[in-house]
Amino acid sequence: MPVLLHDTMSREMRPLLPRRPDGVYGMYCCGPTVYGPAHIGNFRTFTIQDTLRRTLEVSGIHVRHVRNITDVDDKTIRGAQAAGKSLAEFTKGWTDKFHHDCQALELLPPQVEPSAVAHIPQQITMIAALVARGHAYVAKDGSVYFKVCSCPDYGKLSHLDRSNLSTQSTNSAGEANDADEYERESAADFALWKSRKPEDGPNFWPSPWGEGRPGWHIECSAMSLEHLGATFDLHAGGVDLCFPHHENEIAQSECATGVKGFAAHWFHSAHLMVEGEKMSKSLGNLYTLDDLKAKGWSPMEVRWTLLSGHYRSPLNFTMKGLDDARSALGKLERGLDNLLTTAGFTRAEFLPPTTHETQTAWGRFLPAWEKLCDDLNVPGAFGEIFKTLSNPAKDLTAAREDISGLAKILYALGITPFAVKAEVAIPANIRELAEKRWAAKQAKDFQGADSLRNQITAAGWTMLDRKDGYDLKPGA
RNA sequence: GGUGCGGUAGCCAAGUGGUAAGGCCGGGCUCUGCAAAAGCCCCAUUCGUCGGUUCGAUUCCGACCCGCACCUCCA
Repeated sequence: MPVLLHDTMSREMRPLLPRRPDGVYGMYCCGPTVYGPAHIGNFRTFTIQDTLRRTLEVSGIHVRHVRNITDVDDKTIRGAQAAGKSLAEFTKGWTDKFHHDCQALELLPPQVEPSAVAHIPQQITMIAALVARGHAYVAKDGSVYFKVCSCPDYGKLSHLDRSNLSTQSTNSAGEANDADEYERESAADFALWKSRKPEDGPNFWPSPWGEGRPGWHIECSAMSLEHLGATFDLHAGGVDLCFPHHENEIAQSECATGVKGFAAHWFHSAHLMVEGEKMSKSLGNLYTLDDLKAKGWSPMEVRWTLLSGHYRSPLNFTMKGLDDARSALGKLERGLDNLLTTAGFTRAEFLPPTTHETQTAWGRFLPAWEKLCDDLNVPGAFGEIFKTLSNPAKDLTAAREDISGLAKILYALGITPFAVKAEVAIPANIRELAEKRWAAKQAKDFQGADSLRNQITAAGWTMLDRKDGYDLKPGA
């Protein structure tokens, strides 16, 4: 069953199938700018991209996933200087942090993770090609700009009106867009190479146009060409990148290589809201994974929450949503436990699928898989999973088929049940009260047991009795 | 103003030309010394508003209202 996905450029639902003869599906995702910790909005996009990649893999497609690291731009340079570190040292730290968070969120590592700094020669080569072909010009200060009017179909991705663009010299805030705007022939033109400025410090590279550094947009064009070729299957990013970043990438790449059809499919995911408001530093709602961990949420609960809405709709991220996710994950685990019992398996035997051959059983989870294949409908798939789980499997054989299907679905979603919960240290005094209460209960001293329960509750803990013992958890 | 997305129960959120998935919360019951957990059951005559097409529309068409995003910092 092919995976169907909405394409931004054609605005159509299209099947995702490898175009290359070797069957490899090339997927390029705009990665993070490593000047600080990524926030959950960034991770919504990366989690959705990861889910698409996993879904393609389960459908039997061999994916080559490329996600770049932007390690040179205004923010990284400024950050490095503020931290008193070299650019490389500064971005290495934040890249490591990003990888750590990705791992916690079960994001599969891309096959290739190119760095912009490591691809400066390729960027220079591409800029030189653009200059040679008349698509770029060198300004007096040694900066190089892309000549938007030289690209007749500029705007085809975002469907923007070109005449409107060329007259626009201020942004929505009414500010001039660039200090060097007078260097440009047209306000719509954008920088390919930025000439060296004093504030860049030691961060400049030689080029045929003098010392400087690459513009932001050219990075992705050069890296996708290097690792996927002049045309490839899918390009992904957040909606905000649609214009101008992706539009510029198309123009640069197609004009530099002379090959039309840069990316066959454009995949954009909607933004994340927090508690009903746009995320911003001033509102103080720019959560990182660490912020949420500190509030007691597990990365898996965060992943579930990030996936709980369709990728093309804005998602309102709330603490209530995390709470819902926790309950839902618990329900999933209980349902899976039932299935494993019927199948005669232990939890340890529930493993992610190592191969994703389409002929292996889906059991009753085929409808859930069909949802996922239909424009990556994750909420729909969640619904189907729970609907199926609410009915017991008929027998051992049926349960085993179900488990095969569910394992593949959960792999595609990147949901790992039975994750080890964070062990909360129980204070000795609480432990002591609990022991006393348990003893009192065994002795049928219910008055004493109730009194001890009250003390435990007052101390901020909850004692949960089982037949053969008890559990303690923080909170009322 | 331009472009795009969306308005479905208390909250989150799928979906369909034939009479509304699922999750959370809430309510009831069972179990339980109590409490919790768990299990079972219940929980939208209705899908922003108004028209149109139709035997039938939440689903198609039109208008309108409202919300959101992007329009050269942004996942």
